[in-house]
Amino acid sequence: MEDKYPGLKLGNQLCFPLYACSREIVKKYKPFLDELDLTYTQYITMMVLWEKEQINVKELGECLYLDSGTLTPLLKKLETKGWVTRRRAREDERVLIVSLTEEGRKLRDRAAVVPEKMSCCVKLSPEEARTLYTLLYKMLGECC
Amino acid sequence: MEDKYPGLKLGNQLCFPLYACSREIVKKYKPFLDELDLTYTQYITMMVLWEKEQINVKELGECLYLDSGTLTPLLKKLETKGWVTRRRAREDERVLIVSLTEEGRKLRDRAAVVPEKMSCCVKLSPEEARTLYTLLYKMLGECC
DNA sequence: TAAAACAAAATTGCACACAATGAAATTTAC
DNA sequence: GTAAATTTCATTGTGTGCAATTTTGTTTTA
Repeated sequence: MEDKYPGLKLGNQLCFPLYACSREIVKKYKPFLDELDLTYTQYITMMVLWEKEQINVKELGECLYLDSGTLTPLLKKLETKGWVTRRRAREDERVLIVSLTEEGRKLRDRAAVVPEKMSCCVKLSPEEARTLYTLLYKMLGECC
Repeated sequence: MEDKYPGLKLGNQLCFPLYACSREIVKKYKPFLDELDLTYTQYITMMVLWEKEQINVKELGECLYLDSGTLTPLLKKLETKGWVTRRRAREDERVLIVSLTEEGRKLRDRAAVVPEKMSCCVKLSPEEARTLYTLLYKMLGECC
């Protein structure tokens, strides 16, 4: 009776610790990101822009595994804060190009401490972290 | 210039693939859970109840890493669907006890196929899956 | 070349998550 | 014995996520 459906036990799920862990880590980021007036999703969006300077919504969505339903309002907020600009591509008016502003670039310097601060809260060895990283990207690449 | 802050590159983050992977897998569940009229969060809640038959909100929140702000409306929905009942504990009126109904128990039989169906979409070897599972619980336990 | 097909964002609606606050019951400290 | 602190759940407000649809623009095709 107890184990009629072992696959339905929370402790036998791979997805559940993934889901819980993801949320717990994002929560850990909050105090550091609050200081920058960024949410986690806004943070990873800025991360893409710090690397690429400008990108369109479609490509950004592919980078972050997010769609326009999430990105459109988020990018408007980042625009309001003055960190990005949004404009249509001249050669194809359907495409919206998001660009980093000078203010957005400055934010990067302030954000530089976040990864260090976070690193002390991940208690895995460098090797374990690398293994985890590899397995996650394997799942992300092959299954999703 | 390019690598002024390597810690701020998306590709150097451990959190990002965790976050993306979690959402992608939950998305994979959707078609199967739709057939049961369950969301993913409702599904893991029912999973706890299928194991324990009854539990109070506080303990449920500890199991799932969720708080009452998420659970209260979710449990009301599960009650509306007829799968759980909600009542206060007589010995301590602050405590709300959630119990599985007969209908909720029946749902378990229909849900039994979900883990099988999902397993074909995780492309990790059993050993890799076990490693991932262990590392995730290590993070969840020690860091969060 | 006009209509149909396609593509990219935006919009809408629903369901979380979660911080912050509130309300009610219980426990603790004096 | 009661005021203060604590505990438990509910409520509120903000910000995602995402499916489905709409709008606008571009490309293809008959």
